[in-house]
Parts: sequence; C-alpha cells; structure tokens
Amino acid sequence: MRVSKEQAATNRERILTEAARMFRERGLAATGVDALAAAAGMTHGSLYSQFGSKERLAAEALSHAFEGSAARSDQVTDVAGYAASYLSSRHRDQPGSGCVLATLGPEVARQDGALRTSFTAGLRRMIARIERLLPERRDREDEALAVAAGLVGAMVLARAVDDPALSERILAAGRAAAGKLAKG
Amino acid sequence: MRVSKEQAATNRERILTEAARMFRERGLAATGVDALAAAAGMTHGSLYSQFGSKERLAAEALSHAFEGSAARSDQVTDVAGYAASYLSSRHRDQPGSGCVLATLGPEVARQDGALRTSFTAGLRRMIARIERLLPERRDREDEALAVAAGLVGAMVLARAVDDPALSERILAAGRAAAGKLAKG
DNA sequence: ATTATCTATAGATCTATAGATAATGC
DNA sequence: ATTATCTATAGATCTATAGATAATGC
Repeated sequence: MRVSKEQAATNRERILTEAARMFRERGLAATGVDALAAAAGMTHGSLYSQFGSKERLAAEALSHAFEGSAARSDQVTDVAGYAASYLSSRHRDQPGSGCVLATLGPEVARQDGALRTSFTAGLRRMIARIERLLPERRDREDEALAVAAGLVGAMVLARAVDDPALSERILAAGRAAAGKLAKG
Repeated sequence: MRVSKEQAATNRERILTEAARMFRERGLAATGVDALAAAAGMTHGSLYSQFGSKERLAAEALSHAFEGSAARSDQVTDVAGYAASYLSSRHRDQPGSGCVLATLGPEVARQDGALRTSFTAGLRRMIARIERLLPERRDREDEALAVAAGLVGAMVLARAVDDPALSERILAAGRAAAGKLAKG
C-alpha cells in the first residue's frame, strides 16, 4: 500500500539510518539487502524500487553517516579534544555510530563510483575540520592529513587486536601523537 | 587421487599464498571458498578436508601474509626508510601483496578467535620492528604504536579516495609525520 | 591402511526483477 | 494517475558435508 509523502520521507530517513549503522557494524559485503530491509521494517523489493541497487543505497547511507560524524565533530574546540573524542573507548566500542573512515575504508577502496566519491567527501570534511583546529602554518593541510591518518589508523588497530590492554595503549599513543603533531 | 607428501606440502603452500593474496585484494567476506579453490587449482571440497572451515583457512593465510611482510621490513635501516617503503605508491597499488593491517583491519575487527589472534601477532611484529628503529627513549614502544597507526591509517585513506592527487598527498604527509614522530 | 583430492549435493542466502496492490494527491 | 510498498520468484553463489577414488607410504 502506498503511504503519504511525509511518511515515505520518514521511511527513507529510517532506512538510511539503519543502513548506515548496519554497514558500519557488519561491513559492506557482509550486509545483505534482506537484512537491511528487515532492520528498516520493509521488504527488500521496496528498497530496490527506491534505490535501484545495493551500491546506490550504500553510497547514500555513507553520506548520511558522515553527516552525523560532522555534527559531532563540530563540538570540539582543539585538536586534543578531537583526538580524545575520536580515540575514546566509547567510539571504539560503538562502530555502528562511529567514523565511516575507520569501519569501511579498505572495503570502499575495493569499490568504485559513488561509494568512493561519498567516502572522499567525508574525508575532506574531516580534514577541513582538523585544519581549522590547527595553528596557522604553511603546511597546515598536510598536518591535518597526517593527524587524520593517525586517528583512523589507531582506531582500526585498536578495534582489531584481541588484547584489551594493547587496544587501550594504541588509543593512548594515538592521542599523544596527535597532540605532538598539532604542536609542530 | 592422492599425491606425495612433498606435493601436498607444495599444494598447501600454494593455497596459502593464493588465499593471502585474494583475501587482501577482495576482502574476507567477498572471497568465496570456491574462488580460493579455483585460484589454487583444486576443488573446494579439498580445501574443506585440509582446513575445516573458511575461517581457519583465512587465519592461516593471514599468518602466511605477515611472514612475507616481516621479511620485507627487515631490509630497512631507519624509520624514514620504513615509512618510505610502506607509504609508497607501489604498496598502495598492490594490496594483494601488501600489509594485512591496512587491507583487512576493519574486517578482522568483526571476527573473533584465530583470525584476531593472527592479526594481533602480525601487528606486534610490526611494532617491535619499528621500535628497534627508533632511538632509545622512555616511551619508545608508544612511539612505535603511534608510527604504526599513522602508516596504516595513511595507507587505508590513500587507497580509498578517488582523487589521485589527494592520495599522493596523504602518502607524503604520512611519511613526513612518521619522520617527525621518530625525531621526538 | 592412510589420506589428498574429487564429485555431487544440501540448504541457505544473495542481488535483482516483474507484476500486483492500495492509498495518496492531483 | 502516480507511486510506495509488497509478493513471488529467478538465477547465482555461498559454506559445508558425505562418500568415492586412487596413489602414497608403511
């Protein structure tokens, strides 16, 4: 049955929110369209009518996820604060609502088209944000790139290791390194 | 038909080499046992007889891949050399023979058991290697952790973006940051 | 006798499409 | 009339297992 435009917009929002969470939690390849539809409370046929393909749905879901991350990162006021928030145990333990760069980077690298474009746009936003937090300097954008890489890498490793103590040390070392790089 | 022990050992070596390459190129979830068997020139039934499950095969393949990376990293003599080699366009463009940390990190984080253990062992080796290249210092291991995170993060991002110029700048910024961190 | 390999198949799951349904919005 | 959603299904692919085969290695 058809629903109102308003309801359809709400549904679409819910689909993207759920998809953004599931893709980050399970990965792109491991998340089926059926599971996405079930999480959004609809049938997969409906998803295909709206998005055309899994890939297009994924590209929109990533953009949606980056919106949330950008909103959160606007609240910090310096690089140390950014690093403390990014490299927190909380972020590590909640990949479903966390940074797309750290959850889907290698998988996106194997895709092409919209997915990579969406990913690249999200990275540029993060870099611009970090850049504004750094002191004025000639190579400020390169510094921001390096800080971003350090944060993403530390999160990837902290999540993958099976030793909790090592994981914590990776997060702490990453925070310390971000502070050092920011000071120049 | 059964083959000689020697031949079986050669086959096993070939399976692991091919699996290590394919998993890094396509990802864990996106690589089917059938494709692995075909690449190794055998049937998937035979793989199950030898490894029991896809997961166990993957765990062995990762360990095998780390062996290769360790052998290569033993040839550098300082952190700058390590970073130059790790953050090269060559490494970026050849994920199939490159660092497992950067190709499979997020996917391993979603697994458990042998796969994570193998991954953690590989990371510890990389850290120990970097540590030996750093000058004597109190927090040398933490420095090594941060350098490793920066290298892995830069490679993940350089591979995922769809802008070649940005990709090159990420690699260069990562190399510069590794140098700065090494100097202290 | 052991065992590396193969054949055949089960059963689940995956992406995608065709066509029907039913309520909205002109 | 349009369209958001659903039903049903195609066709491919996935992981895994059972049992046969045939050559090695005792």
